[in-house]
Amino acid sequence: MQVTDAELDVMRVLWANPGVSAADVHTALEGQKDWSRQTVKTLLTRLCEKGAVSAEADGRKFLYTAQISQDDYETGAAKSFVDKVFSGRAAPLVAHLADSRGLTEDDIAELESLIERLKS
Amino acid sequence: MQVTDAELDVMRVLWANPGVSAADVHTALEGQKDWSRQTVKTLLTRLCEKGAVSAEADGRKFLYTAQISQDDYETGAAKSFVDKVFSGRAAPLVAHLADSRGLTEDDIAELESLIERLKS
DNA sequence: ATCGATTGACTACACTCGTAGACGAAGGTA
DNA sequence: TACCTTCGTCTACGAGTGTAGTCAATCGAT
Repeated sequence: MQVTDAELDVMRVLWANPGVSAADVHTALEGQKDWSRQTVKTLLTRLCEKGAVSAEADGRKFLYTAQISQDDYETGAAKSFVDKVFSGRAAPLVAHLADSRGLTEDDIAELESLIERLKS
Repeated sequence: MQVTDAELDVMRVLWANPGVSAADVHTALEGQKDWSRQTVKTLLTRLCEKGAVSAEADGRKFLYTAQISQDDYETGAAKSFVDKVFSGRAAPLVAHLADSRGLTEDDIAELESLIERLKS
């Protein structure tokens, strides 16, 4: 049950605004994604088929809601990414992020307290 | 210039053994991937087309070598993953890994010393 | 010289993904 | 009532992916 890149953008809208119509999603993505109404609709339909989103009839339209929480999605994505690329080892991943200057001062501080917490 | 999942398995073999033939790659993946000889060959060809791998003629066969280092690949993959899913923020990613029990004692220790290093 | 094994080249095919058009029903408006 | 707008459904299409068959050349062994 893979959520693709384009679908992820739709999911983000649904996480931020549960129970919105296809048109709402389309509007929310304006300026960010130059997608037609149909493209958004197709992505929503596919997400429904995958079970990642549910649709509830509201008059003659549908209101869509994410069925997978952002948190669960992120956890799953992080896990499969680390499994795929780093054979499940997290430390090398962080090392790479550090190398590529992906870590700010704040990140480092955040990680530090996170590590503290993990040690207990 | 995307390296797909199946291609990544091939890359791993090439990173571990530079300058091997298609048959060698196929052998190396036995027991791990139930791929036909042709499948491996196709993946190698596609990787060559993408520039991720180079082929050097050796008699009537080719010896393949990765052109992208594992390190570079991992750095790039980590960066685009974090950008895609976590809007570039690394700390939440680590937090998720911790939550899903993806971190062993060793990982945590490793991260700790990594953080120490990063602070300076 | 012949024949089987090895290897590359070309081709294929179903499925996914990104993107979207066409068409029809329903609801509001003149 | 005759339209136009809105929204859903169905359909499509090219690129990419996973997986592999077929064919032909070559090389080593008989």
